[in-house]
Amino acid sequence: MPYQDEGFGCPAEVGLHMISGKWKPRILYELFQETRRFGELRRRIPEVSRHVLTLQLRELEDDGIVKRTVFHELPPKVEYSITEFGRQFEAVLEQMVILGQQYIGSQQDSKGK
Amino acid sequence: MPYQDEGFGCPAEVGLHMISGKWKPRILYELFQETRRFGELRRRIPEVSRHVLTLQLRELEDDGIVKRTVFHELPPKVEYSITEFGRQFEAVLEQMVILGQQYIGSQQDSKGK
DNA sequence: CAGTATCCCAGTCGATACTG
DNA sequence: CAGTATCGACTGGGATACTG
Repeated sequence: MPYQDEGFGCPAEVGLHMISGKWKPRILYELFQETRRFGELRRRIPEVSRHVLTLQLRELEDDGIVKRTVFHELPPKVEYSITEFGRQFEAVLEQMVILGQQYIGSQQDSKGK
Repeated sequence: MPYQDEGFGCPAEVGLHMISGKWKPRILYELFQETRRFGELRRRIPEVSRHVLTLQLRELEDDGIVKRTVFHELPPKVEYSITEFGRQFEAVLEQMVILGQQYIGSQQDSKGK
């Protein structure tokens, strides 16, 4: 009887959807450590373009996972931090890292024969 | 220093990728309960087409999460079961359900004003 | 019963250029 | 510094029809 919310087939999808974005896990990894400025994120994740980084951050913000703080100074300064809600994703993502590494390990075993 | 495996920005993506598919959480929810035949899955998840169900099951199989057993009878019979590796995703997905429901709850609160 | 083969569309992501 | 605007490529998934 759960498993029927809006356009989603099951509630797990809702949670999954919030962190599904090519750079979201990587961004969250940074923000779990500490609050970062936009430019810092760019330097730490050089592979992502400004455009896409902005998009992913906006989605995370809209979903209540990340908080965006604008300082009206010159030059402009914007800080991104993890919210209390967002912090709850830390454990799941860590578990995902473990499962991902197990998978990678098993792939390499079967290759090395 | 982890965070640099193959085409993935971070190892969590590898784990995430394995269960990212529109119907995978829903399929896994079924298989966590017990082994199911293809037709059973179709009846229990009527929204997904045969085509896509097949695709998602194949991907889960390729990633070692699901085991496919073919019985060479007439009429044909195919059973899908969760592997030991796949079983490890149960806890994370349950956590995702909780987070998804929290999100849904908070959205409805802010709507109801 | 349990698939495969085709075709197509919508959403993501990347590259590039411009701006308060 | 931290964005926005625009365009184009790729891909995951849906609809439909056919098959061992």
